[in-house]
Amino acid sequence: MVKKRGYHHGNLRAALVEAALSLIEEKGPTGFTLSEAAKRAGVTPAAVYRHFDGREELIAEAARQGYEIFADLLTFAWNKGDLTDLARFEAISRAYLTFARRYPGHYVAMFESGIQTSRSPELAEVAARAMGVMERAAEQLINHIPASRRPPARMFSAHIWAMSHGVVELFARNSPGNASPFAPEELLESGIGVYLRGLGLIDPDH
Amino acid sequence: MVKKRGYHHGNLRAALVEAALSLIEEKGPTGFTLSEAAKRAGVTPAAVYRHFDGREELIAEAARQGYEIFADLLTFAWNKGDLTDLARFEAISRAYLTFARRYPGHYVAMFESGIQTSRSPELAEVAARAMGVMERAAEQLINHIPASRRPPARMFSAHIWAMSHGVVELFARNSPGNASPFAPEELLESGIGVYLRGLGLIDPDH
DNA sequence: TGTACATCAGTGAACGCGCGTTCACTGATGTAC
DNA sequence: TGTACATCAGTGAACGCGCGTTCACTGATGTAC
Repeated sequence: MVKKRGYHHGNLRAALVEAALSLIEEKGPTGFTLSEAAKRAGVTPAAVYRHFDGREELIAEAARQGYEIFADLLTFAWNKGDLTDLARFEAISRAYLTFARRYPGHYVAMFESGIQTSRSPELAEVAARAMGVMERAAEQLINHIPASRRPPARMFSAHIWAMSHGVVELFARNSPGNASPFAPEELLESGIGVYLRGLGLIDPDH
Repeated sequence: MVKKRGYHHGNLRAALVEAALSLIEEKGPTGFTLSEAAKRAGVTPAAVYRHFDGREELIAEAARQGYEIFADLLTFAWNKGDLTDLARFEAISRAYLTFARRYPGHYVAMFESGIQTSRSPELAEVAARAMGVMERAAEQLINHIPASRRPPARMFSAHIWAMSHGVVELFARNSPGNASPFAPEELLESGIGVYLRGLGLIDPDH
């Protein structure tokens, strides 16, 4: 279904998603309304129903696109250059924060809007794809640890995800932690560094 | 219906906060409305204005009480028994998750409702008190590390906070990560364990 | 003690507002012939 | 080619709803004497 320019609005569906994203970014998931998104796209609220079943589906589409971009960014970081497994893993961690910073509307739609990834097969699938990249990176890196003291790969990636998400939520926004004297990037990189040292993946003398 | 019959309702202020908390817990910060909270307390919406300036102030009070309980729980964990600094620190980490689990309404009001701790001096003060407990615990524990390779205490506590918050948000709720095969407690304890090992605070052979 | 009065927590009606959603319609665009 | 018609994206009015907030009021409780 390729949309052609010049038919009435031309590309309303995309314009609505964009308007929704900028609204979510500015006012949080609570501040988003279908009517306001329609207004920003220069269109009547009723027009939205030509492209989406309603308010929720518009947010879900924003989240879906977010997971897609997210998965692509992580994959790109993972495939980049001729690096060690460790360096590639660290590139992925950095990509996480980069994504949250560059696509704040998507990030909020994905993680703070209350939409469930299980609400549609497409959403579940693309979310699983993104998680899959992180888990594969974790699995590959973890093989450098002797099997006897190696944690499950999914646990490893859950730890990294939790710390990354925590840093984004607490220190990269107007949250209780925003008084911290450390930049989010610094915080995340050092935190993951300590963690990887704890697993024996980084030389303790570094 | 065992209602305290004091002066009219008797204890409306507390009843409103309780109603707000249960609403936030059930429907998220978005689902909370002043009218519905009043209804649950068995009272007209207008009655709310005898006790609060409006909707926002009611949420702020819920958050304030949350920080108070939070600070008390952390302090209690910190003062408990005759433990090593390490064991006390781990008790505090566990208390974090316990708080999030036992007081989900408070937790959401504090961290997901969008209220700023800077909105009132009382709120800022009690939030600072809670953070202070965590930072003091971090400072004390970190003194076991040789000064040359010791990270700043506030960075240390920020890392722990971020991982704790991340685990709560991603794995202790209906979030994208809820498909994880690990219990939040297990995830947090193991994650912090690895991290502390990375700092040399736990013997690597353990 | 009883009575008169003051206090003030909660009522009930009303408000203006923006929300999501519906519906019959319009008119620009695409297409068959 | 031009024309007639079908398609369908977006309009504009309307809806019922619940929201937060205001206001004059009521009537139970507290208190002074």
